[in-house]
Amino acid sequence: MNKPLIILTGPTASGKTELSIQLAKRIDGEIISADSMQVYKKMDIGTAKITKDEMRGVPHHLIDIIEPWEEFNVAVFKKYADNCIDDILSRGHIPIIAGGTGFYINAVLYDTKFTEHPSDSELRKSLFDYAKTNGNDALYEKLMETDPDYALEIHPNNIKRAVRAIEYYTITGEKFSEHNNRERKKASPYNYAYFVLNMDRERLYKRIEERVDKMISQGLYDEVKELISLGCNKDMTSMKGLGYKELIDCYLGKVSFEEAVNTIKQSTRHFAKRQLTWFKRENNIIWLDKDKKTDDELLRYIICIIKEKGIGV
RNA sequence: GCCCAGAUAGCUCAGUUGGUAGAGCAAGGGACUGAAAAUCCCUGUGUCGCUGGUUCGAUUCCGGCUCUGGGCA
Repeated sequence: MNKPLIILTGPTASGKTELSIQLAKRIDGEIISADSMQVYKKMDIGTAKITKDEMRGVPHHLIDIIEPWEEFNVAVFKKYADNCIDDILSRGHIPIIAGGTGFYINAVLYDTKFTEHPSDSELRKSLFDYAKTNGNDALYEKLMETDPDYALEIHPNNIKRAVRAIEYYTITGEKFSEHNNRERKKASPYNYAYFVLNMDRERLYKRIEERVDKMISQGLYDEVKELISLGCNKDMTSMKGLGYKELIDCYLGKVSFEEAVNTIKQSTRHFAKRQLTWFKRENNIIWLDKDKKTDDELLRYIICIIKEKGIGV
């Protein structure tokens, strides 16, 4: 029998945190956060991190696990998450993945195998420089020579992907496209139910704007200034988070406070859209329509489905 | 009240020497396997303010009207 796993996600500001708590309480679950920003300590307001009180006794994992200046990525997440799942199951509880980073969810759900090789930052830098001085097309040509299959999959302007593919080949000797094809074919080792919250777009956007305003009134700018005083800067992955990068620009005098706030709202809307695109493409998604059902009704629906699937009964 | 400048895509504006129009942003769609809150791609029909006139033909020229700026009283 495959291991049970519940996934509860949705675009930012769709209300997944609250619903995940209710679900965990009902089925004796523990929550694994799949959120690329909530992993960082000291970043509470801007990531809408759940508070101790809000957890209401439900164990949460992979929140506040590293410092903002430390490196983090999918491969690290995957390793931690796997351990968490085993722990939770050994305690006789049900693992619930909650969080909006589809890429992370995918890695766990399909048990993506990441190589042990760490990334080569020097190689990356030299490849980026190469693109900068010779043009994106020149880098693309390089990729065409090492891995034409992958080159055809991406756009020549997507230098981040091109760099990664060349790096992968250089480090492992295997083509990136081969790795991807192998991993994509895999079926999930879990007996899972994958729920995605959604609601009317306009309503979602309104909630996003309200949430950004709330973050500002809660002191997001002070949080950002504190991070800056600790040495955080825009090159760090953590500081690429929504709300952080814009307010750093404001701090540096590049934009006004008002402009920064508007940009945060805007970028968050774009982000929500990208999240939805990701989920739409996923297989076996069970959509939860917040326009048509109350949280109580959704909860009953979720429980009905996981019983049907034999998860946690 | 008079003078001047505007009125074109959701917004800011460009343009048509008269043959019914196009950029940026917004918005929508998509990709994604070690930065993913990242990165990248695709998508532009709108009574060209209203109304007369000139013209084969007006959003474009002319008149009137309405509205919005700015100036003078």
